[in-house]
Amino acid sequence: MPSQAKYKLTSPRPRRGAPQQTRDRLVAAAAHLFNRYGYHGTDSNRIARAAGYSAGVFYKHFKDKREIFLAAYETWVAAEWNEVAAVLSAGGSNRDIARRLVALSIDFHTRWRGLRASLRELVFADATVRRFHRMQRRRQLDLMAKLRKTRQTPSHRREEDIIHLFTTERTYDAIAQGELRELGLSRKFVIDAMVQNVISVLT
Amino acid sequence: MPSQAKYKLTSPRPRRGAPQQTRDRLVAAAAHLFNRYGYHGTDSNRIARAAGYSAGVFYKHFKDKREIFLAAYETWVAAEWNEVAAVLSAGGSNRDIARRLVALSIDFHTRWRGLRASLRELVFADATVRRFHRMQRRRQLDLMAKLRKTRQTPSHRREEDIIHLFTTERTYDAIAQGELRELGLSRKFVIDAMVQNVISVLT
Amino acid sequence: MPSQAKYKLTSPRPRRGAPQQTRDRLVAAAAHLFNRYGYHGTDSNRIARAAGYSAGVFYKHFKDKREIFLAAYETWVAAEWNEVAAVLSAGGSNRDIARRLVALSIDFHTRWRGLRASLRELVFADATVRRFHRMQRRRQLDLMAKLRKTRQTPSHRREEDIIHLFTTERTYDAIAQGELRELGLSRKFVIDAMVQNVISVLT
Amino acid sequence: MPSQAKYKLTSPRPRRGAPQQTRDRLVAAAAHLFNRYGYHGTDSNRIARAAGYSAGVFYKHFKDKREIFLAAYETWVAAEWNEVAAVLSAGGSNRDIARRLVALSIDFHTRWRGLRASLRELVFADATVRRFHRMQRRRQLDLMAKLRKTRQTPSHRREEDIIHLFTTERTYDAIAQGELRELGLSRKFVIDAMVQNVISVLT
DNA sequence: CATGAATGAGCCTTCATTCAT
DNA sequence: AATGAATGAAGGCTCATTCAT
Repeated sequence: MPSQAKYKLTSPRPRRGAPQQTRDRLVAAAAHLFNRYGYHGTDSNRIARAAGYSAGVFYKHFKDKREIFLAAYETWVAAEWNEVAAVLSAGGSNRDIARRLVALSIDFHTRWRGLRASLRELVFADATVRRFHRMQRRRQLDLMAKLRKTRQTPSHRREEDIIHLFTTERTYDAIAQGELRELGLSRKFVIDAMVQNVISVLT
Repeated sequence: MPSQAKYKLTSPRPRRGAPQQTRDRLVAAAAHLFNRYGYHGTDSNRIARAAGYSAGVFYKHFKDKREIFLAAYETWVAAEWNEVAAVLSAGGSNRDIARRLVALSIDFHTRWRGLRASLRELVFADATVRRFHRMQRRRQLDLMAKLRKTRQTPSHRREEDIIHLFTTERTYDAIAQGELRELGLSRKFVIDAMVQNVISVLT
Repeated sequence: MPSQAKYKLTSPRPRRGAPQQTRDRLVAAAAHLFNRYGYHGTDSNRIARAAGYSAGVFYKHFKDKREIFLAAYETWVAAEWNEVAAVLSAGGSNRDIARRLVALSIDFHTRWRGLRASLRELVFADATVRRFHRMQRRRQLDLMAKLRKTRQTPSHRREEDIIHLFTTERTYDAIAQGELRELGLSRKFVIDAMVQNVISVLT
Repeated sequence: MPSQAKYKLTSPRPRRGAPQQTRDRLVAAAAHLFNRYGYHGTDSNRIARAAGYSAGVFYKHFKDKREIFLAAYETWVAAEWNEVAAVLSAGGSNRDIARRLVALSIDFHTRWRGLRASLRELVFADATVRRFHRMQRRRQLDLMAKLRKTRQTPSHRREEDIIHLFTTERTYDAIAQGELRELGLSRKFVIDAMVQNVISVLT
């Protein structure tokens, strides 16, 4: 874990805004801290402080840390879905689309890497997170099935799709966490392989 | 996480044994508890108790909790290497070898799933764990390269190999954590795909 | 304490009423909640909400939580005095008067039992509450002395009177809190004894 | 509440004693603090500190503050029973016995007055405390019944006995809390009345 | 007059770790 | 080598109270 330098306020003391704004700021701060220190390395007081609030505000918006984790997770997932949809509807060659999708995913996995680093354990240890995660998976698989129908790709089994998801997801995580770099492997090569992988889903 | 039922002593209080035996018992107990409750859901006193010792003994054998995690990790990895080597040297058709390797890996990933569930976060948050993990990766890649040389498989780039590792590892984890079952997907189909995957490395 | 069911608004949000009305509503809500959850089990925000106001209004009318407790206490005491006076001036046989006084007291002690349950501790811990309580006692003793003069009852020492007060007060509390019922004792018998007790003061 | 002067260690840092001793020290410290600051004015960390320990030790012995309250209550009650039994078996004239019983009770009510000041609210708010309190009452009533049998006192109803208990208990509390003094009433007179009261139970 | 978001001190609780025995 | 009582920092969470609107 990076040395826990004293966090500082990120915004110039908001005070008395709309609740939604407060909540959003908290989620943003949480994502930031989760990404720096991990889920277990981040405490709720610190989240509130980093969002520019005092400790107590946290519990006005979230029952506990898990809840803000889920909120952050949800935010990330929703944003990713939107951007994926945008890329898909923007059109272009399959290769272009695939490239954009891969870039986008790596971007998201990087942006949320701390949260993702904690995700597996939480999915294991916490039934609610697990449920959310499974739901998310189902949506991914459904999207892929729908995509195939739309594009008249030769139909695949959901099992093949999930293997695709496993592969890309784990790879994006590794890239986001610097694993390739540390092993002296070519990021470009791996990304190209992922692009190829995605193309095969689109085709 | 399974509801935290009170753990019970696994052994009838083994006083003054050989240090190595004590250490082994502690590691075994730690592995057991990590797998049930995750790294953060397991406390060091509990590990000692579960191994049949008092709380203090823990720190006679391990500098801190992380160290026993690493010890457990190491144990697991060493055991897996041994068994992989055994399978490889036992011979048989590529398909047979691949099948055995996949079965073996799933077995290991299942046996250590709680520890694995915590692994990603620890790799992220803890430089020592990260170092150990990267070393492990290098060994895996090295083994694959060596395997190819031995078997005169067409040479691959390490990047291809790591994608293979990402794919199988993430898939085995999912199987171990029951993700396929919960999604109603065919375990057999996915396993066959992994076997195919491994065959392509062996060929 | 009854399980803390979510309180609900008692009135349909009375905006901008007369200050006195607001204050009265707050005191009524406080009494209600104190009686259900006790002083320490009731928070000031909740009082305001239960009265149909927002949290902030509370401190426009009361310096702190203790003050509303005292206000409720005062309300109760004033009401009880009035009714006692009414009973005394209504006349009737001593037995009738005594009966009505006992019934009335039990009624009050029941109506304010949550507040009374907290009273002793507050009298102990808070000098202002203590002062108010002592003043109250003095008035009770004065009333009894005056009563004796009016009725030409053989004069008693204040010490005897306070023992009478202790006895009845503690007994009414016990009745209000269900202690007799839980011990399988006859409420009627005890009440009759209290009536006898009161008669002896009146005679 | 008396102004919260910083508590200081009462004993010269015990460290590593027998658990029972630690527990006893904690209960003693709790009683001391409850008596000074009341139940709600005392926190578990402070209890541990006052007993000469660090904060964590508290939860090795008690689940929560209520539990140590009950333990203190139990200690007090047990001690009082013992001393009452000693007085009763020591013999002497009824008046002597009564005097000693009253002195003893006042002593106990004084020694535990902070705890007693909180008792009513806890009996109201906490089912476990209530249960303990009721059990205690039953034992008191049983003792009185037995006493009457032994001494061939004219048999009374339990209802009469409980009124006696209410009277004396409330009076002793008032004395312990200084209520008589503050009202300028004669302690001696009231105590004599209580002695008379007790004699009537013994006769 | 009323709102309700925000404050922040402080209590409760856990647990990795130490150390006297 | 083992014991297990004790430590104490760190977090979780609540709630009386304030204040900008």
